[in-house]
Amino acid sequence: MSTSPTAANPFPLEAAPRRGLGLFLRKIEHWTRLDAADRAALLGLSHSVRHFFRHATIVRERDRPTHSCVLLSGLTIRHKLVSSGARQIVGIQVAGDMIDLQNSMFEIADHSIQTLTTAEVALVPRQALRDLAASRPSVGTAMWFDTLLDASIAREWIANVGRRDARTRLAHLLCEMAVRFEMAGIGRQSCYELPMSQEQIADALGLTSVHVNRMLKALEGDGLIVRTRRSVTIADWAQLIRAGDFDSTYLHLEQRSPGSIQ
Amino acid sequence: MSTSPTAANPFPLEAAPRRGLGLFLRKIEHWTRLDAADRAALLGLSHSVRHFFRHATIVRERDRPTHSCVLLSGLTIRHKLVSSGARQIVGIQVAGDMIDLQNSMFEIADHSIQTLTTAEVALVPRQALRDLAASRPSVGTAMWFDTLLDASIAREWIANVGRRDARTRLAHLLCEMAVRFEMAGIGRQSCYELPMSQEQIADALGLTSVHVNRMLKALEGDGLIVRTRRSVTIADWAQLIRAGDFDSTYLHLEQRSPGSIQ
DNA sequence: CGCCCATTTGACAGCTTTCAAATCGCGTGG
DNA sequence: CCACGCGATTTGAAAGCTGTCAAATGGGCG
Repeated sequence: MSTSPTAANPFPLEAAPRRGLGLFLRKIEHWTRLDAADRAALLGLSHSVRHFFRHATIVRERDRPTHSCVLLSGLTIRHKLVSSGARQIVGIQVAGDMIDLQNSMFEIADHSIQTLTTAEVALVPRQALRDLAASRPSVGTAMWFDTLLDASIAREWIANVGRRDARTRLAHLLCEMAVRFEMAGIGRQSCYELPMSQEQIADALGLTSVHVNRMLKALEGDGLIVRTRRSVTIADWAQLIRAGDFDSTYLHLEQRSPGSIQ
Repeated sequence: MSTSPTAANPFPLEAAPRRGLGLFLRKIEHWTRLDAADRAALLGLSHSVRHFFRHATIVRERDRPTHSCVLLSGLTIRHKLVSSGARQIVGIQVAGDMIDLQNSMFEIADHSIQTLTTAEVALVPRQALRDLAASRPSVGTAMWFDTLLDASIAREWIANVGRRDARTRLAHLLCEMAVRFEMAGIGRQSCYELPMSQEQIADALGLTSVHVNRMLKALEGDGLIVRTRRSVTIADWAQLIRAGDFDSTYLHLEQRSPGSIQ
């Protein structure tokens, strides 16, 4: 994995995969500075690890969650249902992401969380997380940053669904997942497994599965990607980025500036 | 203003408008408990107040902001541009909201912020805010909650734009603004001023202004709202809520549970 | 009174959905 | 090893919601 941008790999990231909550630590240390005690407190957070099957529901809308979860491996989605019965996926989480901070801090879950693949999840009691934020403010700030990033991605999704046509939306999603997988240290950027059915992709993009199918074929026909089952190979990064109107600013890959956080 | 739900006013909130940063304090105390020292520290935050004209740009995408802002009065929007030149409004802020926490914590702004009306803004130096979060963890947690709410609203918008038809989207926005104005203590819920042109509403909903016009007329024709210039009177709350598939769970109006936060 | 911008209206085009039906992929069982 | 079954993917044709383009109308301000 290279550490400087190239045409083939415009969004490199140092490789430093870790186990357990360390994945989450690695992620938040990208923007915030933590000292040894902070790290120890985070890694020492009491938690239990639970395994979920594919398509399992981790949190259901309107639940009153008692734990916050960190995704250790696998892929999950957040989704909402609207009255017509249609479903909208409002976010995708990869290993190292907090998957229901959103829900666990408030009383009532405003969306559901499901696994796309088998997944390992670290369950942290709500109160333990809040206590940690209180006792180690730097960690609290770091988790806050994580929430800010989540919100930033959500805003980009609003723009994606609201103002881009189907082909562009799809290309944008493919770019985002490539970069996020790379950030999380899963798979290479130019070729990755996207364990989503076309119907799930459609639910993430506000389209129908039929149309997603057509657009996937269009992107493939234009030589931007190559598909074999559910693995995606990006054949032409520059073109796909252009096709997807993709600008990674919203992912805030920028390194923390020296001294930006105590 | 009543304090218990009624058919005409399903989302009451105790009235306690305050001046300056107190508005923000009032908002975040809805979910988190702050002690006197916390409050004093927040209210004592060094800041300057700046006035903006209508349609002024407060933060521009790709800026490197040096301050975080709290909106003291007026209305602002966040928006993004896509390559086709179209604009998507990804959020609306009312008095008491932090309007560019999102931008100011990261290095590079991922969206722009503009005023819809003349607006008063409290500018807080980035570092002061971070120092506050470090020295008063409860305040840090409270601001984190604010970000979580913002993210929750963004997710609802994704669902709104992605999976609801034009009429429903519009009704949903009208419901949301009614509740948020009421939460913020601005105007009554059943009748409020929405200082947005139909083009701006369109940009918020991922529609065209022409179609927004048609849908506004449809809602009015069906007797759900009455319009006079840009003020909206909700003639039939129950029906509008149904038409907009509106469920206020995502606004997390639930009061903090006793002892939920130290 | 007149200009300018926002709103309104109508006709038409187009992107996406809908509805089926056919095909494919793959795990299961014979 | 091959047949079967079931869900996912593909494909085609037609309908529909929303967008586009233009022109008319309306309202506020100088």
